[in-house]
Amino acid sequence: MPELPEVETTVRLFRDGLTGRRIVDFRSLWPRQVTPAAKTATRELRGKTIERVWRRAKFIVCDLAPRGHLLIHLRMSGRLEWMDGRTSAPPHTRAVFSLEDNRALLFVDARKFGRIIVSNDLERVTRNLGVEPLSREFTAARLTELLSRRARRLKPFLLDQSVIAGLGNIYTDEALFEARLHPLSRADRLDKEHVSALHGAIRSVLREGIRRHGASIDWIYPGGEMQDHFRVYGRGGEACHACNTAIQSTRVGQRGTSFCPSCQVWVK
DNA sequence: TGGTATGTTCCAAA
DNA sequence: TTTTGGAACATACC
Repeated sequence: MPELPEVETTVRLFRDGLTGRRIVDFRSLWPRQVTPAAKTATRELRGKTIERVWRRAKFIVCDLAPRGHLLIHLRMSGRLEWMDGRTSAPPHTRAVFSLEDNRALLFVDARKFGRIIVSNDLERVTRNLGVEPLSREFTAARLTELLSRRARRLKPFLLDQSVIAGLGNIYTDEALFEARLHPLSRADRLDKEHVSALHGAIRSVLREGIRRHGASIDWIYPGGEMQDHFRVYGRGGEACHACNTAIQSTRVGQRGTSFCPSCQVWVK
């Protein structure tokens, strides 16, 4: 369940239960997901108190006291779950954070792509991430500057976390439809109106995702209603809500891509 | 059985 | 140097 709105939803769901709690133990059941080595991570986490839970791009960030940070990236199939004395760990549980109140936070991840990072240098971990699309710094002027520097196609441009941090395959396709821009359009050829539309579309689509508690497109993530409001994602062959043309489904940069060939302008 | 999946990284080639 | 394509990571669903 992992793009900006799903991660933000997760943060909001778990923030109250985690803030102010002390970590008494950490165990990884698939150590390759943990940086540094699980043994070191356990030593670093034990006894630390979670002071604040927030989001940076698609990372869940826990500020630790007296020092350090715990970052969790859900990648393709990760999710968090609570476990108390009465429940047992579900299938695909990959890590257990035991808390002082006899509760445990579980990291569940069928595909094992997720990452758990413990670090005293947050800046080093997040240094390559681009602008937060819902922050005040992400203005149309800033987007213009980012776009003008590169001769890339819009779809891979928007998916690049070092440019704008948080969009994934779903919200990229949705934003491009909202902006009426074809995914193969050249980034550096957009005019002012295009950029303005794209800027507004990115923000509105992400906000809608958060408002609807994210999207649930398969068995992995139960919550969320965004999937009932997709305009193009996963709707290949179905009618465009705006013009009735069949939504086209193709591949761009190894990613499934859906768009309306009639509504979305191909800027070459 | 094979194709596909909300992500990221590394490498080779253009 | 920039951009793109392919493979890899690993598992489950249809």
